Amino acid sequence: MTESAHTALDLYDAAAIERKWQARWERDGTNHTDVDAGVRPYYTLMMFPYPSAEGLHVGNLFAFTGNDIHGRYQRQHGHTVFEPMGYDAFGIHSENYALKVGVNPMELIPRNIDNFRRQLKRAGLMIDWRYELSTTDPRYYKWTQWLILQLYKRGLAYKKRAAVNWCPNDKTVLANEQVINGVCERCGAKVEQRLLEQWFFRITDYAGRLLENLDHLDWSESTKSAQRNWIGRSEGAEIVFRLHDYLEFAGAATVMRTSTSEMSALPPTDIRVFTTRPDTVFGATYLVLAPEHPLVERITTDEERTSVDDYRARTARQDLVARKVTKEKTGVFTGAYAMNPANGQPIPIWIADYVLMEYGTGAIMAVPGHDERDFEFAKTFGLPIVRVVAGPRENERTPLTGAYTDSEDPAQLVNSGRFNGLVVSKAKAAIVEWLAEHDRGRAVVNYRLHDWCISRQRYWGPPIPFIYCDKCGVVPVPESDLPVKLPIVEDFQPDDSGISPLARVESWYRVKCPSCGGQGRRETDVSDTFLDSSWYYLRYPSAGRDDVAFDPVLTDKWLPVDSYIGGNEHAVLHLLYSRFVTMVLHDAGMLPFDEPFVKFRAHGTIVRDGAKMSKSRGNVVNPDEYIEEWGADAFRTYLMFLGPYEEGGDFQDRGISGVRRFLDRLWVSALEAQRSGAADVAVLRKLHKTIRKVTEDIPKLSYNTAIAAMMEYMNVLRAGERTPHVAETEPLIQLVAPFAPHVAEELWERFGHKRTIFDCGWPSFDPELAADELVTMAVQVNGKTRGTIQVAPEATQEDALAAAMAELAIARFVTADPARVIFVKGRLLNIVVKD
RNA sequence: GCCGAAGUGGUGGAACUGGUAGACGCGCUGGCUUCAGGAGCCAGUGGGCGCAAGCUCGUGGGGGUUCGAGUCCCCCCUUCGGCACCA
Repeated sequence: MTESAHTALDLYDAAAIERKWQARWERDGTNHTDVDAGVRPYYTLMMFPYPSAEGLHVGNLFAFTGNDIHGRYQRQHGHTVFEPMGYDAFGIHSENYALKVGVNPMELIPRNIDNFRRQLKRAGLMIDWRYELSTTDPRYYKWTQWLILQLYKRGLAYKKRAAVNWCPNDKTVLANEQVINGVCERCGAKVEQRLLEQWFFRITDYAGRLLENLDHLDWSESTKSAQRNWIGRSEGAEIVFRLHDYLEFAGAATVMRTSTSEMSALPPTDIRVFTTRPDTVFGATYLVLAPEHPLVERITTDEERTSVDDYRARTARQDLVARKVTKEKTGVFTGAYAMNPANGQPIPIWIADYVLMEYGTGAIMAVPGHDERDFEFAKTFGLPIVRVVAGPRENERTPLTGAYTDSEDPAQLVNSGRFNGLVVSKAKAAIVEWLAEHDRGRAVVNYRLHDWCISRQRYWGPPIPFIYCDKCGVVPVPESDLPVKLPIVEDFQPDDSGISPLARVESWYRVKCPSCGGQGRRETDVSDTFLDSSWYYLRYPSAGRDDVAFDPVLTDKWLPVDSYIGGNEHAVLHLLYSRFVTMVLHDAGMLPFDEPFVKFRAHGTIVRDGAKMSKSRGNVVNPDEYIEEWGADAFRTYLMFLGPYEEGGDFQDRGISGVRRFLDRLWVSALEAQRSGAADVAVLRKLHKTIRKVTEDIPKLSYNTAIAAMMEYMNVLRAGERTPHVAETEPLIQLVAPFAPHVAEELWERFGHKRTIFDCGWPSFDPELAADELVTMAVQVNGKTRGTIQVAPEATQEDALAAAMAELAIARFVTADPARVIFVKGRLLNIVVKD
């Protein structure tokens, strides 16, 4: 090391360098994106954060840094990169915090945002701050409200009184996606069922398309799989069971061929059930309706009325936890009977809470012989169990000790009349066809996905833009009147009424009906935060435009998003809603594409010292402290080095020093680099291998191995305390730039460059230099490695064999003539000797 | 229960389409340098046996395919994530 490297001036002072370059970037507009004229647009997006009072979480920074590296790399490859940032600042999270500290979120949020912006700037992200947005800005939520109106126009937004998930703690409705194991995902309170008037989006209309498109998306497999599970497609059949007065028909061998007119002595009441096993219809020995099924009222007999009413009252009050935890079967008989359309047998109709009103038709045909839940129920209440499917070593009389649910090929039908002997797969189709001929069934596809409830009885969100008028009914707010501004409300504490705090602000909600001019009343619910985030990526290029939600020309140029990186916790919430909204706008002719994110990668999560970070554990990493101590460049690079990006990893305080040491050595190498003389060919070979490796790894998000490759090169560059050459050092600075942008800029400038390193291209590698001069081949005898040989990469089997036999250490294992030789060029030679 | 991901040194993690397991970093050991160091540099570092050359075992467990298996196939165990009375 030369003495000059020790002078104060030339110390690697990360803080000073980072301050200098952040100011420089701001002054020069280095991170500005020319959205109108920029060529080769590349839109790289990070999931915008919720600006919490605690400030930026290391997880946020992990996500953003990964995205930033990708963006900077694309820019070095000549793209005009757009890397915007915004804040998802509406919602219960912010509101609850505001309530806790007793400050209106309208005051609180801007403060949090200022803090976030400060922290984000310190991290050295390549963000064009001119396009920053916040979902709480009336200029943003004006268009969120506009979006609601677009869905309404297309019949995709509707209001209904429905049983919804009610969080008694947050005092609001939750979307299904926000209920985890029966508790509120936010506060953990047991979620209750409530009947409220709510606004819904008809996302179920898009279930099929949302599912099918997944096959063509370049997304993390785990995310696609989560969406598939969530959408939950089931193929099956709807089967009609006709209601009958059992007493009248008891004993009469009524079968399906009985004409409809003969059977309709009583008003025919069809009970439609959904099943994925239409092949088992002959084994349906009773029906079960969900307790809240609308037909229950009508079919219940006077004798059973009391017990049915009791049961319905009991299950209605039950919270979801109780329902899910105790899988014990309960239910009551309605007194009514239906006719099994396959065999004409009268079968009793029960109600039970194991049947869910929200799925299928809210009614099932129970086949206890072949469904575990039905079996359990039948056992509990002594209902008949009939075998209609038999396995390979069974027949129609083999007793059932439990439900036989196997439907794989040898399983075939028994006790099923003309369908006996058919394998299950064939029987399904045949029975559905037969039922369809008699108008008693049809093939249907069912989805688990529910419509999206967007109403929230809270304060901190965009008011849903409708007005209720006694004369005109529901009237959408005219688009020209948007935004419907959220008023400043002193008391925004929600209560148990199920009515939003906005309903207390009479001056706000009393308005003229836009249609008739009479007295009207605003909708007082606000919309779900997930609606805000379902379209923000469309807004960024047009942020600041007040005339449109998203400019068609800019949208065409920048969207869909080229690369989206975010957490998998949004696999079924944000990422599904965004796809839905994009599809709707596409169908409305407003977007030329119907998927918003061409490529999505779920990043991993960071734990610390093997444990999840949490305030109570006291192991939360505060980015500010680490940036203070090690510099943003070292912190960024360490975050990317601690594990595979898509898996996350373990943050260990000690680990960061290794990365900082690497940057220190880079610094010294660059300052010492010689201009005179020639570069070392062996070092250049390693350099070109490194360029190749880093160039390939960054697009794959294999950041940890890219950094490892650069460290490896550093070890070669400085081996034996040699003084590196400029030609050996300069390209390395370019490789490091996406990870450690400040120090790279500084060194780049010291190398005499005038423009930002990010506009000076990416080093290319010379394949010939990157290739090895000599390769080390493993030599095995009978599959055991006995030594290595150095040969030219293109050495033939004969060359390699000769070289191997020349090595005594190897040759001594070759005790006879080789029976076989396996040769993998440049890699391995295996001499097989028979003994 | 269903779906997805994953089990590799003391530790975080590498390993291309089956081809020298443990790259790179942390830690540790020894040495050099230093007034000093939570600094820098050099060397070593999977286990066992051996003075050594070397031998041998080794990627959660058990089988298998192969000249050759961390990687492929079958069975099992464990961890993490998602869904879950979804008919």
